[in-house]
Amino acid sequence: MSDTKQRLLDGTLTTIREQGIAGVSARSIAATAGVNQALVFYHYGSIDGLLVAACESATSARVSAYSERFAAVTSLRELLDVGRSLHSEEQELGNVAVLAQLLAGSQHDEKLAKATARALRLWTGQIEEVLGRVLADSPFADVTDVPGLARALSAGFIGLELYDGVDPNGARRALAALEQLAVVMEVVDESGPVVRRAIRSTMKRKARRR
Amino acid sequence: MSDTKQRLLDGTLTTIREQGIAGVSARSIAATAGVNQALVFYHYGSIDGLLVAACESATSARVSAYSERFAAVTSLRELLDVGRSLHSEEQELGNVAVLAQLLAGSQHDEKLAKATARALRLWTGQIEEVLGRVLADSPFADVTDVPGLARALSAGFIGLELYDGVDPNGARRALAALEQLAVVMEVVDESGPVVRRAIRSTMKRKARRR
DNA sequence: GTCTATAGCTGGATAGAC
DNA sequence: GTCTATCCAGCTATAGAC
Repeated sequence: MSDTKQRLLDGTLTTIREQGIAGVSARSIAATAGVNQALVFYHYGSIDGLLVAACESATSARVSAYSERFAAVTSLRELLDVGRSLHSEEQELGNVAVLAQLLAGSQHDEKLAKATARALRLWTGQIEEVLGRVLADSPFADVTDVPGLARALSAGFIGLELYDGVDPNGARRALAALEQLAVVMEVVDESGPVVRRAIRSTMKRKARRR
Repeated sequence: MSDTKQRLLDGTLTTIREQGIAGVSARSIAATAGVNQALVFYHYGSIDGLLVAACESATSARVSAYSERFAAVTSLRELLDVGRSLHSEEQELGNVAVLAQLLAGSQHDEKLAKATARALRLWTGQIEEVLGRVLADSPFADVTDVPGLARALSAGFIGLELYDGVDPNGARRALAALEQLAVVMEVVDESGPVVRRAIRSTMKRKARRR
């Protein structure tokens, strides 16, 4: 990967972070990257092509940075801890913000949509693997669609990031509330046989009613 | 409210829906509204001013459309039902998509940020009121920050809407997984004294450990 | 691979006729 | 209040020199 191509990739992410998807243009990116504007088209064909490449490059690096930490998780409690630090680290780096902007842009850009879908699948794939392992013999195992939950978590983080941009206090509070709920899950997860049996039977009754 | 001003408001929402925040311009909106481009500036001063006004007008109408339905809710189960239909109706109308795009644009636009924050507060205010009522004497009452949860729900719906744009099947699955979790909450909520006491004491133990 | 230059278009915003 | 006309900035994309 030549220096210029890499600078363009980095410049793209910085520009998205600092100006949002609406502030993206060949000129704004090139200026951030310290590179001639025409080189966007020489190297990536179009703005869209550059966005697609940047989306790809940004995600794969970050996801693989977490693979070992995810692999070491053996309980819901540990998963919560890793999730917490993942969230704060990625938020700090502005990666969630970038993903949110790319996702907003993807709503009306087919090619970009495919790229962000791939990027999100990298994240959800990781989460899915851990969740499946951790919930394997919990009371949630029967009633939880693990891939679905992984996707909900990813979408939730992105929504929270956007919310954070207009109401930081509210977002902090929302996150805290979710953690409380997660603790409830943890409690059920670690519950003894009495609680377990009670919950299981109520779930069955509900399933019949539906 | 003059006809032209209203047409501009409607045109703005349609344009955001169909072209995203990056596709918004005085010309694109005016074309959609069937109105002269210069009138954007005559009536609203700037694009930003129009976006702010549109954000306001779109939300207040929709929120008040739900106030009676929310007021009638008396249980978590009923709240889930209303939430489900709210989500599908607003999604159908494209209102969530508009809010998501406005929120993405708000990340780098202070005035718009204030407007969307107000809009979201209208939603969360409603949800908060109902949640507080419904969870009042559930086992969740002690451990749940209701305003925080209301914000998390709003952010979650927005995240899901964006996710839906790039992976509709994944989004459907994510929503289903969340509903399953909600059912678990419902079960705990309706649980008998044994389960209740077990959960409460474990929660306390956890609280001490932290 | 990188640069300059430029064509051709779309953008926000305003002036001034009606 | 609404329209035309227009300024000028910024945009994508390409041609062609180096």
